[in-house]
Amino acid sequence: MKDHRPMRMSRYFLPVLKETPREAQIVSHRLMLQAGLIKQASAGIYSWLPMGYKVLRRIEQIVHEEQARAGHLAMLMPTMQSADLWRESGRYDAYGDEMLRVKDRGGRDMLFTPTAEELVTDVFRANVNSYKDLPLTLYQIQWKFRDEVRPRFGVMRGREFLMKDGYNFDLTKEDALHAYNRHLVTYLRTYERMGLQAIPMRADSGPIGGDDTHEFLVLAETGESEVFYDSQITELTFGDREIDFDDRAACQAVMDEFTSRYARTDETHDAALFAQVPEERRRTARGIEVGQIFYFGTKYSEALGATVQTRDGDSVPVHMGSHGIGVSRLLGAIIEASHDDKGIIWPEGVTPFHVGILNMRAGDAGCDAVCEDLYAQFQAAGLDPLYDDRDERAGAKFGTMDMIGLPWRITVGPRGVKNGVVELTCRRTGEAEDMSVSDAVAKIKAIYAGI
RNA sequence: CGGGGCGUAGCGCAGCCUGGUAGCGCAUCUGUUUUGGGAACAGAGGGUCGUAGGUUCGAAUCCUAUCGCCCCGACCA
Repeated sequence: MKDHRPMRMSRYFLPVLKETPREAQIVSHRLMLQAGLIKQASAGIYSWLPMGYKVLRRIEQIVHEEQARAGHLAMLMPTMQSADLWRESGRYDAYGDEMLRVKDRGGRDMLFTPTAEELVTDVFRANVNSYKDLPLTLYQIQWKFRDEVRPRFGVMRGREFLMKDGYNFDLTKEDALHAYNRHLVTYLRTYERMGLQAIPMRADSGPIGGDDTHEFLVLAETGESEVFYDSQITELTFGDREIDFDDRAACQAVMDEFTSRYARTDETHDAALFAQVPEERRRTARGIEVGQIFYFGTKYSEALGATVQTRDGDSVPVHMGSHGIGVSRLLGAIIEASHDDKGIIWPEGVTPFHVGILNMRAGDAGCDAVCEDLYAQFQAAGLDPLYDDRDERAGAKFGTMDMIGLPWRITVGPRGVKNGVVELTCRRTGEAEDMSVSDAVAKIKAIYAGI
């Protein structure tokens, strides 16, 4: 988080709303508006205000780090595409009104990217001709647009959304299924680092096409999908295990482990199969989809002529899959899964600031000095504090800090300063403890050392 | 895309039925007093009432059109 610098709230732009915005129906949307993370620009389209943008970048960073770990290569493709490639794949007419179509000044058909199979396949076919260049996985994190009939739930179902979309190119189906497994592993790690439990569930392939596909769902009461699962699945965690992404058996083992229990959405639910799960382990709940992986074989490589030469000199279409993570949607999902009646509770992995420093008496020489000291020490430790130095009432400051949901808060008041202590409070549990400045700094450093 | 609702100050709302030159709370600015869970008092600024037509002596209010946003459903990452 080297791009982050400590910040004084008096100089920050944090338009916290005291009243509930009228349009927000679900808790994550309401809290994102109230905490000053986003501002609606148009139906399903949002501006990301400084603190919301910070969380968005943090989520992107985690996605990038986990993709890099698996050897997947980041790139960036355009938001505006020519219709030509989509005519070549046959999807221009198939896609429907969700695709935003426009004409440029020359009358040429253009579209705002809803997904990039065609673009990435075009990059591939122009540059890769030999089996020796495989396997290859390219991905991007880019804004997409789908002209939803009825956008709602804030960033959970916007029209414009930030998405990680990755594409694997492999010589054989077996190779491509290894890529599929590899993605499952990276996704499990990614979500866990964000403080989420996302369960892979067998899914429908929809307009992308293909047979093998899993969706990743975060359990939340406000989820859009009804889900059915074996309670054993929620006991699985990825943890610190080291995975060699070139080890097919290891990746397959993770796939088997995380998909062997019954876990399906209402789209693919099979009541007869579900009935075989012991009754005490059957669960019905709601979930938010935060990612999906597909293997679709040669659908696009055949249509677009993405072929490679084999060792025998044959020309064969490559086996492909695509893999998505709803980056902007994840903010909503995280908040749905982590909040209380006072506001957001950010997991340490994605929090916009590591710790809040709350000066109870701005202007008091003793309090100011202790706050400045904390601020400097966190900065020196590479941590990113938010210092509430405003001349506000205590209640207003506590209210703001609770609303924006920083996981740790240090309260500095005249009473404590006199006794040489500050108060460290955990946002999630509300537990508070008085301790010296150096102990508070050490404790925060220790908490973030493992994240 | 079917059904419904709403556009009045930065935010949340009243006023509209029964036309008469716009109001409340919060927020903002000034001052004083306050100060460990969203302070009190005094004062101040801020709105061509979504837009365009029409009716009328006069329209936030009535009529027509149009744009935008929201909700339910169908659809979907």
